[in-house]
Amino acid sequence: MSRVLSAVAWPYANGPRHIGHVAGFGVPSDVFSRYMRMAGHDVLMVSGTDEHGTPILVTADKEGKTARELADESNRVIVEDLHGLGLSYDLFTRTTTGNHYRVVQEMFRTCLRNGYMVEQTSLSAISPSTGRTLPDRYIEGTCPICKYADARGDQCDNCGNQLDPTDLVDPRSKINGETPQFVETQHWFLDLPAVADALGEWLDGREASGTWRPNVIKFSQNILEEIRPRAMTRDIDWGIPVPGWEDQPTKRLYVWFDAVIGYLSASIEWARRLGEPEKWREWWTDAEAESFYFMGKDNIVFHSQIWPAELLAHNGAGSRGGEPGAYGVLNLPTEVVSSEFLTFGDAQFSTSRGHVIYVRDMLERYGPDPLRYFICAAGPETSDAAFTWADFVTRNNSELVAGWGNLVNRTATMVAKSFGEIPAAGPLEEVDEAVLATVRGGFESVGSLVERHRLRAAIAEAMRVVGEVNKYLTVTEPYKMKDESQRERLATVLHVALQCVSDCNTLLAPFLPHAANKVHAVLGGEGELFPMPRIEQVDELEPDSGAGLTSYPVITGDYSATPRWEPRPVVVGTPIAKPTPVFTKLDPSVVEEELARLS
RNA sequence: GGGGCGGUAGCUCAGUCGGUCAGAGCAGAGGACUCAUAAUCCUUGGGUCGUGGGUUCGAGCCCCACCCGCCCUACCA
Repeated sequence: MSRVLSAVAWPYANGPRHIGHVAGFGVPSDVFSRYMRMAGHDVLMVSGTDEHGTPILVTADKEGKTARELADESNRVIVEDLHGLGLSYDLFTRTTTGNHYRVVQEMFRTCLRNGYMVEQTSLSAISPSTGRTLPDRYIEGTCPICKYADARGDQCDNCGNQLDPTDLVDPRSKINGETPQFVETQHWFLDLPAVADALGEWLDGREASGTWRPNVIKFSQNILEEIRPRAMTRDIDWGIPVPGWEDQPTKRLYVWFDAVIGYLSASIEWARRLGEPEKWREWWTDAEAESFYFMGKDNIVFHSQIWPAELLAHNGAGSRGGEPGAYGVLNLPTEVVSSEFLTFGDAQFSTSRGHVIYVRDMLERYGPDPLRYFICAAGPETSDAAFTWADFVTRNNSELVAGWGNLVNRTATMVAKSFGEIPAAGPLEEVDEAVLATVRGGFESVGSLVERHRLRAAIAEAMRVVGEVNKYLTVTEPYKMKDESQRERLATVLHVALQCVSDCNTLLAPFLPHAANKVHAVLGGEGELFPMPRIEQVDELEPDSGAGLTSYPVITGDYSATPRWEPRPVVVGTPIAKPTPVFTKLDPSVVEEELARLS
């Protein structure tokens, strides 16, 4: 039994999330967390919505809302979507809470005191009308090299040369077309070179563990070579105030400085709401505790460089030395688990072009588990993977429905017809022992794959076991045992089959928790065997410290009753009624319907 | 431009230390069966493992070059 922190990437609150997002961080982290709880670990799974930064301001302006309003709306939608998917967060909160503000400011002060925050002046683009920092991404102009008219501030798409926004001829804001001003501005920079050696050591150690995906560790080591100080403040009026710069309300902490601290602040908030305000330390300052960070590949740099750098600076563990702050020596990530991208057909998801599938729509039309199944079985685990509606329907119909759902259905139907309850088994034959051993073996084989974040292989292995049980029924032919003289053998086979179905259901529960509870009911069980998260409206803990929240929805849950990752004997005599199908077969026409929605 | 990943049967992909590694699932074909959401079970198909070199007794797996696709390139979350 060990402490496991599941640190799940924070969805950005500038609109609803599409299925590519939850394929990257959501489903993989939940499968892992559910499994680890079943395996007996003490899991703390935290996340929340990331609500600061320029894009929210831009979107809010465009939609005629305040940033606060947009963040509130997006937060609610995202909370509902993630809850609908059954993601079992201990706490899913947000970055505009007073608790988060205070933790971030404490982190900043400690990094500053330890000497890892250095003040520098740099030339940066400002939007004259708002006074806000204009990120390079939002600046366009004519390329000074090839004269391409729509070069970006960071690079010319036409000639490929790297640019600085100040190089552009006739620069203009992509947001409103105005000409940006380039002004000298002061900011706090995180002295990344001062922690570079410590980062390198940490990464080498992680590489030696052999657990990280090769591309993640390589990429992380590569970006270490060109490490430079990085600004942690911005000229912006939406964000966390900079300690010591209270007299400069237009300067705030950079969104990424605060967002990654969310893992810590959410853990603290969870402990406070639990009434045991120090309990978070068990996951953060105990050297034995492990932490797993889940995200899409675009976030690797923030989790393998920026966040560990902040932790090292806070711990006083860089070349400038220092003392840990009030939180003590905080653990660096055990593993950065990054997914690649889920593409939609042969192109990336694109909200602006309408080339997108929202989580909400998916849940409404098909429910959570078919999507969870698809993501686990065919998701972007180690390379980009394509979602197509045709593939989705095929996976659902031929694997979920025909493979697993049908096994549940045929077994329960036979038991209901012949006995009406779970029969006692007579003497076991070799074929019975064999199938039971196969299913028992699944706990080891599936479990070790999930532990290594190999969900595609894990769910395939679970489905292979399901296939073995289907084969068992074909071989033993219980449906032919109509004579009274075969009654005992019939009872034995159906008992064994039911036991296998029950255990397969346990094997599949981390992947398909909703279905697992339905199957549990089909097998005569009551209530929710596999605990599900709930949405709860909570009061802001520190209304005076944050961004004006008074109450907000969180995802939380009590997962203490999670069943163990092991076979669980079925109870003889449990009534079994004729079942209704657990999974729904999809008509192939949904492919056409869905494609038609896009246009 | 720099860095990374990938290019294996019609489709989606496995292939850890180089030597039963040429595989799985789906689709297709044939057969069996009928308890089940026309589900299930069995059999089957042969793809010069992107291209061209090289190392080796032996290479999808190592090296070099090239072609193609994708991602990242840091104040875009």
